[in-house]
Amino acid sequence: MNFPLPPDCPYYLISRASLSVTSVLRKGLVRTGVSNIKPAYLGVLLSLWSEDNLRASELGRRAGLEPSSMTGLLDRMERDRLLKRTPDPNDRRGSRICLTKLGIEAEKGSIKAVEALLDKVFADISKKDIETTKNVLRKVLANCSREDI
Amino acid sequence: MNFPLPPDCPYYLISRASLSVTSVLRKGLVRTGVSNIKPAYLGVLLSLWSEDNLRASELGRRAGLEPSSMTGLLDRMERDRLLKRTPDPNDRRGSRICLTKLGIEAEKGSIKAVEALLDKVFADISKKDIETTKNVLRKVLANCSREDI
DNA sequence: ACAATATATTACGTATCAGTATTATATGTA
DNA sequence: TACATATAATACTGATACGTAATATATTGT
Repeated sequence: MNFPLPPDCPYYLISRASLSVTSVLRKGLVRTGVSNIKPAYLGVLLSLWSEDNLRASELGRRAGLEPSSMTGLLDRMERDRLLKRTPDPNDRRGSRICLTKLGIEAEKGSIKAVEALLDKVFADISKKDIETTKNVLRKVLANCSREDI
Repeated sequence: MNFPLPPDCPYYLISRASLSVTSVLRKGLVRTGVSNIKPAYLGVLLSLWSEDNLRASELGRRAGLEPSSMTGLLDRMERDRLLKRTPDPNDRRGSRICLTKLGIEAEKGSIKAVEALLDKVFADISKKDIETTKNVLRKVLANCSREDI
């Protein structure tokens, strides 16, 4: 693969798309009045909405974040009153992450808002091309996880 | 679009792919001995290798970065001796960004290293699917830039 | 029971990028 | 020329996420 100038480079496109979509979500959530939910919170919230009371490390696995990244993220989410850490009686090494009432209620408004925003972000793109893109990105992630890279 | 759990969500895949590929590039460059070039530098370096002596704002446009993001980036690249700011005689508000000898020489090793790494990252993916993905991401970027989003 | 090992969490530093405000300089117009 | 507006660059702050290392607790093998 020859090394194309930025706008044709797949790495450039992936990084810019990530930043741009994040920016759209951040602004869109604020505009909808869901100002206490940042895009980075969504992975954790989605996991907790389907299953509460998980460990930080398990949440990190599901959201694709390193354990060391979880500390600050959970700090910010706890600061924003979306969840709280409670001691795990069975394993005193760690704690359990529980949604607060605010965190539970956040599901209603934010899912609709995020769905609407993602609809706009992926507007005028065929289902087939979106599926192809998802499969390519999954393969990229798998390639990046290979030992011999 | 219903809101899928992270591994099926296109936004999740885009953000994870961006972080993973960046990580592969960062580690790969260090492993190849190109330790003074960070992935974030590549957009600026690619522009300067094809045309030196640009303004910070013009470099930002070509690399897709906000002016405010350029300050810190150029600071780090100047600290790493890849470029230097020189006063613009025609416009004393700004400066011109010039590659140092080190920055010019960096082209040789790093382009080969990055090409090899991106080959691994996109291994076993058909040209056609990569083209589809690039077009989808271009459309996503265009959608994100719309006024009415 | 004790030592070795494994795991969970946190602390700290660094990199990256956006948003806002500020300052300095250019440029256009009355 | 004087003033208003536009532009370039930076400072500062905050958000996000990684890597390394330290610490605390569990688990396992002997």
